[in-house]
Amino acid sequence: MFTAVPASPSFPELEKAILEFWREQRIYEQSLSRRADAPRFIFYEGPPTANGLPHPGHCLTRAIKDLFPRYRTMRGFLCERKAGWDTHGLPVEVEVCKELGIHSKEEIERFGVEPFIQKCQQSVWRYMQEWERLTERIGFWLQLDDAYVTYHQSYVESVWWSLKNLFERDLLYQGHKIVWWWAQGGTALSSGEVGLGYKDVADPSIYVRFPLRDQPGTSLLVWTTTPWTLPSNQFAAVHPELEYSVVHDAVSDERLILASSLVETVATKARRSWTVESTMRGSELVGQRYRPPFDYYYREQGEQLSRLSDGSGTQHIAWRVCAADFVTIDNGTGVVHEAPAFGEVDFQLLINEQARFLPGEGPPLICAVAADGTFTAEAPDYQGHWVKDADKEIIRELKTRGLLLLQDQIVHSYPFCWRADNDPLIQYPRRSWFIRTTQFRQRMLDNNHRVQWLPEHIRDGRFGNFLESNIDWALSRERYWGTPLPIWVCEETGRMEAIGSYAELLNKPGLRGTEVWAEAKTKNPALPDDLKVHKPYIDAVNYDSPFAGGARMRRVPEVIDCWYDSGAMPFAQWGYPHRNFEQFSKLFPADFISEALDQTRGWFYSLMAISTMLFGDESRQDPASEPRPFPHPFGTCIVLGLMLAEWWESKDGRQRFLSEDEAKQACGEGGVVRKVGKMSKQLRNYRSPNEIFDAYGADALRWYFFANQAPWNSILYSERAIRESIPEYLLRLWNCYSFFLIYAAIDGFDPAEGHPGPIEQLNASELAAHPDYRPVPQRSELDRWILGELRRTCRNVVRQMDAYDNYGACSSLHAFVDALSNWYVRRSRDRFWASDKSDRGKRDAYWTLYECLVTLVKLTAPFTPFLAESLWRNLAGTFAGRAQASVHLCDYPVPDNDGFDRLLSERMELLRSIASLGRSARMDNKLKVRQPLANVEVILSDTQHQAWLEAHGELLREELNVKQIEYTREAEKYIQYQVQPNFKRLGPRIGKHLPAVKAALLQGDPARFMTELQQTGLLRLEVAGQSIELDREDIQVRLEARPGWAAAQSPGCVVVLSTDLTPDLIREGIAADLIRSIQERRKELACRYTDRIAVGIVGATGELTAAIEQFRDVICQETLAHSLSLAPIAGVEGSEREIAEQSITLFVRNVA
RNA sequence: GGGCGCAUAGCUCAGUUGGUUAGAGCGCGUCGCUGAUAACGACGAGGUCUGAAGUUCGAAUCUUCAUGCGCCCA
Repeated sequence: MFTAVPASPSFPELEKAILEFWREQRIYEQSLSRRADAPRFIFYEGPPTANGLPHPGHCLTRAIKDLFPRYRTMRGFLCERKAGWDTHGLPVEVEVCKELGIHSKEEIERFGVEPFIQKCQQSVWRYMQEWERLTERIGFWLQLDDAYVTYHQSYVESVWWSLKNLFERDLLYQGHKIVWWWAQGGTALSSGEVGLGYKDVADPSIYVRFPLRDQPGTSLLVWTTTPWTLPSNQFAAVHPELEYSVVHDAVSDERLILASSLVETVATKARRSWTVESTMRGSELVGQRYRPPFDYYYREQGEQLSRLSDGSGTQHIAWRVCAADFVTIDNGTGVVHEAPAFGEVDFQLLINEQARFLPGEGPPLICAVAADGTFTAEAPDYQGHWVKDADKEIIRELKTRGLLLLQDQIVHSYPFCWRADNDPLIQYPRRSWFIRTTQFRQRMLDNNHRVQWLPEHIRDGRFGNFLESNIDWALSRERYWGTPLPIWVCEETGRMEAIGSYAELLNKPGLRGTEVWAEAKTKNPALPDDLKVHKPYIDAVNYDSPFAGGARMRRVPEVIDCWYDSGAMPFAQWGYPHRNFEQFSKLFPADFISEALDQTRGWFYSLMAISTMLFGDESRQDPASEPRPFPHPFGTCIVLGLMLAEWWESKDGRQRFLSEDEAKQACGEGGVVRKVGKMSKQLRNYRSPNEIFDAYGADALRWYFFANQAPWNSILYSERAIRESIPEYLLRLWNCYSFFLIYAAIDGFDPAEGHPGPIEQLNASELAAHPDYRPVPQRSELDRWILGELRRTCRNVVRQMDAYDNYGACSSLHAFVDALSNWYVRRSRDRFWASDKSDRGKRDAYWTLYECLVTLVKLTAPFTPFLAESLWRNLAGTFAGRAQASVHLCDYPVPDNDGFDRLLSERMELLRSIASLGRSARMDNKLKVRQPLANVEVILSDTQHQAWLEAHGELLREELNVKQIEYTREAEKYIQYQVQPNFKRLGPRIGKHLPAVKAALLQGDPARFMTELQQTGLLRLEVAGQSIELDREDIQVRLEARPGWAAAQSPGCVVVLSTDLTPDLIREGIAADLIRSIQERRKELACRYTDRIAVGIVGATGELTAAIEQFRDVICQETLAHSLSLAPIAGVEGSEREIAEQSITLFVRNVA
């Protein structure tokens, strides 16, 4: 038998019990072992960092990452889900620094790199428990106890292997990278950190003359806000497509060159009046040589000619005009001063210039500034001066030398160090290691082209564009807590080699330095062994150089970008190729990954770049990096939208609330403003996921995520909307279930009793073995219909989920629950309530509803795993061990094309719409549904289903509470027709004559059209001198009720009510009213469903008395009354009621 | 500044290859139903489909431009 359940359950409570059940029975493990030999569905977990608290956005990623693996497992695939943790990187160091109260690298070194990285290692697990709790609580089945961890030795060694592979293919090189540099702290800042420190400041804005070498008296006019970069000037840049002017200044008798569109602005600012002498395109200026403001480098290199790489001759290496697309006319002069050392695009310009010359002969990078932000001896006039302080001196010097046209100030936002907000950042070149990803640009594009991106536009849009504009990956970081770059340099020759594993290192000749780790471990045996491949221990390890006798090989100091770590996870999670060679081959590439949009240039890129370089090079023979067919390392990627917070503020913005009610209580109705925006830890504008779980449960949250929008749209983390998924879906499903249980208990329906078995999945063919289970074709229309809808839902959901369309699948499920609840159950109530337990129709109804429920539970299991499990355990539990213990061990319902009767589905839909119109007509005429009516007329524009409707009138009669339904053909009395063209059909055929046809049809006599059509099957129209023939399909007939009838209409159907009430009908209505009143009283008295009662009525007169007498049997039957008298019942409290405009006293006694 | 995306009812969102009364849920209002009841049904109000121009017999849908917002990158 089934267990009784409460009408309104606490979902959070129920979920906790399910979690317990899953843990105890190891359901996840069982779900895998069931599929041990099945084909794989491969999922990769993008590693989160456990050193920050999980927030609502992570709930979304974790929910989506659970949904598809769960679904595929039920569909018969083996889907293992190995967890992973991203543990390296600057954020970890920053956390530790905060804890220690220090900032700079200097302070870290003073504190000691060794204790520092030990602290980092401990810090990465700070919020591990919260993450594990969230993961479990939201129902994300993930193999947490076998997680990959990016700082583990085996992981680091995999990364080393891959870097060695790249190094040996000459894909790793050293170069310069322009970084945002905190000179005082001696460190580069990540873009995130730079973003934290923007301030509005006033900087100098100066216009400087760069005199042309070959045109005395003419200068380029250059604008800059960083005078201190002028000593390091190397080029001037113009936009090749822009127009430039040569202007003459009559006062100074000089000529200046600047962008034409800026002449007026600059002249006004400088209070000069200029006349334009000639104009030219920027491209015509390219190659002109000029004299830079400072000659520190120009002295030596100004006349240097070098050979061009295209063999076309020689050119001066610097101090000439170059073309650059990044030049704009938004401000300045359209001529840009280039000091490549101090800007990323400027540096790129230098790289491009270098490439124009033969290797080694191009312009070198010049930089007159030291890493501490002061000038070097190369600019002796300013040596030792802090660059920003030197601005004034430089401006003075320019003025003295007559190079300064105009000095001004500009207020703009400029980044400062977020840890020392008086220290401005500067852009500065640092030696850095790069990966030649640009060599693989086309391969990555090919690879990308094969990936199924959801949404699709990511492929050619955001991600594709990013690949198109690929630049070499700046890999190294001058930090402490990260995977050490495994390159050892010969101290004598500078030659290098890469090391692929710790063992390889240990085998090197003349090895020294491992004792540093050994001693640390002796001193503190608790140190994790993984630390030995980290700084500073690894730095101490050195060995004999193979390149120079007596020299040592020492490691470079850098660690690597932690994005490389995460992108290496497809192989590094297995320690490949040092370990698990087979495992990797089986589990590469992934079928499915998912993260949010912000990972496009993060994880998605690092995965694809590394995979393409290692496993996408068809010239490779190496068995460990054998080329694989694209796409890899992932086939499908769902790119999730960002999650936004919703909160309320008082009008003055001072008070902040997380719910509208709270806000209104505190500030009054009108004093509240709704806000939608980014989630912010500082604003605390969102509720913690735990509060949501406790209040509404994980299924409510999951359903909200899956069912409310396509996953790539940005999603609002709205408490109200999450709460609403309960009544919208969860509770409706629960209601169908609890309805079934109530009646099954009353009638003792138990599918397990007498079932001969075997039974495991509770699917139709297994249930059919029960002798009481009738073949579906023998059951009633309603049963056949809902089972048809069920089959259709299975088919749709499977089709949608195979296409990763969770949103569509949820709509299908929602529609089915609606059909089940609002039509099948409602229209079957009488059958369930029937007193004859062996009634065939009643038994069929049980079997039908039971089958619907168990199938629906399986369908919804990946979406709402807790609710599904709870229902399954009860519905299948009656088979006591014969059926699967968990719904998640079941097979997903198979699409069955035969079981769906399209015609029946269409007809039922029409019937439901007629019912709906009938109710609507009743409402308009204030005729309560309880009042029976004599008859309704139904007029259909399309009569093809009419015969069927006539034959199945019972449902409609009940639903509308009428005695008779008539389908009228000659309906002119009630309605008029409107004939319109079928636009979709006629459009392609008659094109621009359509408006004329439409007019002709609307103006003509619809009745005549209908007759003509019925007689000849065709309709002839004269339009624009042409004869046009229309058949039945070419037109649409609309119906309209004539005024004066109690009618409701849709375009194809009109329902007209008979409003005449006979005394019989009125008395029947009164009886129905009385029944409802007695039922209400039963409920107040807490009668059980089957309790018998005695009823007494006092105060009834006239029609009411007549109604009671006439319908005495019906009343007793419906209310389970064994007696009904017109007198009070002794010892029972009377209850005042209003029936048929009479006040009566109702006495009800439970006599069970 | 560049790239990508989004803009439809008070709110959250659907809207198939362009087809002529633009939908759903919630909220609001009115009414109903009442042994599934924290459920359910009906009706109503609420839309210049961000704006402009174009293509077309026909545009929420296609094109161009503009505006606003978001993300990423500068």
